[in-house]
Amino acid sequence: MGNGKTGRITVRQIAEAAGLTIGSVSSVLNNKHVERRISPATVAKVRETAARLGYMPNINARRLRSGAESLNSVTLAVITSFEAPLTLVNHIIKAIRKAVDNERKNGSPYQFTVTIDMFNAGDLASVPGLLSGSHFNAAIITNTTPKDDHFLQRVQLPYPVVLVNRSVPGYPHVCEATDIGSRAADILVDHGRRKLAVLYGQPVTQVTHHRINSFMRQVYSRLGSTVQEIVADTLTERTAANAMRKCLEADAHIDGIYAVTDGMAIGAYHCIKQMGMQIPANVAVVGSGDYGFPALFDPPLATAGEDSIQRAESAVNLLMALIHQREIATTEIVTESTPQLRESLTGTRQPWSGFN
Amino acid sequence: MGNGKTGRITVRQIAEAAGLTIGSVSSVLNNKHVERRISPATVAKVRETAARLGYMPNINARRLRSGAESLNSVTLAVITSFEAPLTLVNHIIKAIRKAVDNERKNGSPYQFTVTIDMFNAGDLASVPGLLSGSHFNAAIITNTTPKDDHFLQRVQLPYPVVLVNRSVPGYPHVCEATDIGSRAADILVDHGRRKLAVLYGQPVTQVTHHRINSFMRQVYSRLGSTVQEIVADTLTERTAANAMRKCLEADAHIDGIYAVTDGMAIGAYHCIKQMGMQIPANVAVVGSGDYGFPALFDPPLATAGEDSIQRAESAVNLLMALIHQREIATTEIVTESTPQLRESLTGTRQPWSGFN
DNA sequence: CTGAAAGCGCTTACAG
DNA sequence: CTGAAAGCGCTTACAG
Repeated sequence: MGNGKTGRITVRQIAEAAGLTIGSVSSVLNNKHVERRISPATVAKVRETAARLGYMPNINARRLRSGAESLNSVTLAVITSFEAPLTLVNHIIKAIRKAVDNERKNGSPYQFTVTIDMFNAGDLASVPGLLSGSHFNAAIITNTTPKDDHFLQRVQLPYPVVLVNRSVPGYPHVCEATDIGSRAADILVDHGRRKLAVLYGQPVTQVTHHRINSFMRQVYSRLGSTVQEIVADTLTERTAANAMRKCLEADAHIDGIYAVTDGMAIGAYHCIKQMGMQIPANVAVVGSGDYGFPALFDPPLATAGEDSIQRAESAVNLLMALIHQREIATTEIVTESTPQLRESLTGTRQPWSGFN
Repeated sequence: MGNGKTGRITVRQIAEAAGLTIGSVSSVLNNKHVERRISPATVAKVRETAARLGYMPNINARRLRSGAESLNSVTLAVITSFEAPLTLVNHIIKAIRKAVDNERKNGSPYQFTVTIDMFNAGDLASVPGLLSGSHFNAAIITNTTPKDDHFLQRVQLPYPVVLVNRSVPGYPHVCEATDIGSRAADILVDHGRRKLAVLYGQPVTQVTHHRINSFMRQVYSRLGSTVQEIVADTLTERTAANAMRKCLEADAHIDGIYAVTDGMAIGAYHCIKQMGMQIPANVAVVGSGDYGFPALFDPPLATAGEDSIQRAESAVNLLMALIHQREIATTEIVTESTPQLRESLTGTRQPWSGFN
């Protein structure tokens, strides 16, 4: 079986095996046998042969052939590293869905298809169709590692691309401010914390690098002291909790922590509570608000600023503008946000503040 | 501009507008102008014309033409309601990624593409290609409403499909046990709770219906008493918190709650704490463990059983088996799980129990 | 350096 | 009831 090249069965091979023409085969396969008045015997033979040979239609050929629909079709890819939490990706998918609904309401001629491509951290280059543009018409790329960023810088992608929370020369992008970390430092210091630590996981991405650095710089500038670095092996909550525990067991004097991602913050919360300490009485915790959902935390997590949802929407809007070749004020967007002083820092309960 | 049917520009139209052949246009558009030794003037003209006309390549045609790759390509769709939390979808996507990696390692000839299709609750029928099979080769469908389930029952989809947590005659599916709710009832009653409530959101899906019903039946069977129903307007955490508040303000005697989804449980936690009550001292909470991530909760959430990840993996494995026409023991899988007695029920702290 | 042509796999009029 | 043929948009040998 097979066509000699890949083993994939085609309608032509079914037709040959069944002693029919491809037109009849196709009609049966599309359940058009009634209107085409195909004989029951032929229908049965086609179905049996297709099943026996393990026929799987070529979607690209089908869509190409189905005229108008095919012409309208635009494929958007969301490309993310497999290791990263899917929270940000969820925001992007929801933002796409929203934008696509808008397009339809405004009479856009396009029919959008959304695909998800995940790559192993550092292996962005392996995403099918990335260089050739043969798999999608436009892409949002996020959660890349420095190696991936470097790869992007060397190549040029032949379709509209928007990076989220990554800045690479030549690519439109939507990023948070690079001094988010310094705001975390400010609010911790302003609330009387003096022995500060930063909790982050590996690998350190571009955005976490900025968070960490601006935090450390600002702490030094405000207090003249250095920051203890607590480094988790991976980006998971579990390793964050483990790293925290090791640190707190060795040095109980830390009174304020900046957890550079909300995943890290969950680990920190878990560990601090398990060790019988109080947030913020013993240790204040400030996060980055990247999950966009403070109600997950008890006490509600103070953040250096929350803009994940806004960032996702900006990125999608920018991509749509690029696709439609609309006038664009800037292709380098920085989302703004202000620190959220919640109970994990202030100790003051704010009723019903957990939902945004 | 346009081809007169949909307005979509093709290489042919670029060629006409630029006074060239489509071969030259295609070569430039694919950055093959160096090896094809196209003159710089032609390159510039093609690029200018393509940009001016707003050319967007037809991905289906591209993939079809790119021979071998196209032949191998299999498109998997994850189809979910827009309203549902994306947590379960995340598990499915991760499970697909895992399965696809395995396929590759085992020398599968297929190259998989994953698409996400979201529909408004009740409007599954509007998913492009759902009936014709023109958009994907196989699908996992989840988070459907009863209306969607009814629609599925009336039609027949011409490709392999696996439903997750929905049972519709004629479709392979992977579901949790239908008596999960009774286990929640058992552990609450076993821990001395007598005034029980169930918290759920709308719309009530097939699986939540079973959770609610088996909970209420079992409570009646164990205690002879009825269950107070707390109904949130939607499936969001916020409306869950609001519904909880209204209920607790009216009747402070409830001492045990079954939150049928983890989203509902987050809302319940938030409300209970905001009202100054203790979990479980005043109110015990039991969830369904559908987020698959108890570390999100403080105190750790007791559940009637956790199997979201396992369910996602079973569903993907079943779909892969259907695609490959492997021998299948059963197409109706029920995932098993046992209740997790955590602090939100027992009040007993179990160190480092939050991560699974 | 460029043009004319074949053909990817499929569906659908159309002719019998 | 069935067969032969056109053609979706694209890429890529091939001939000049």
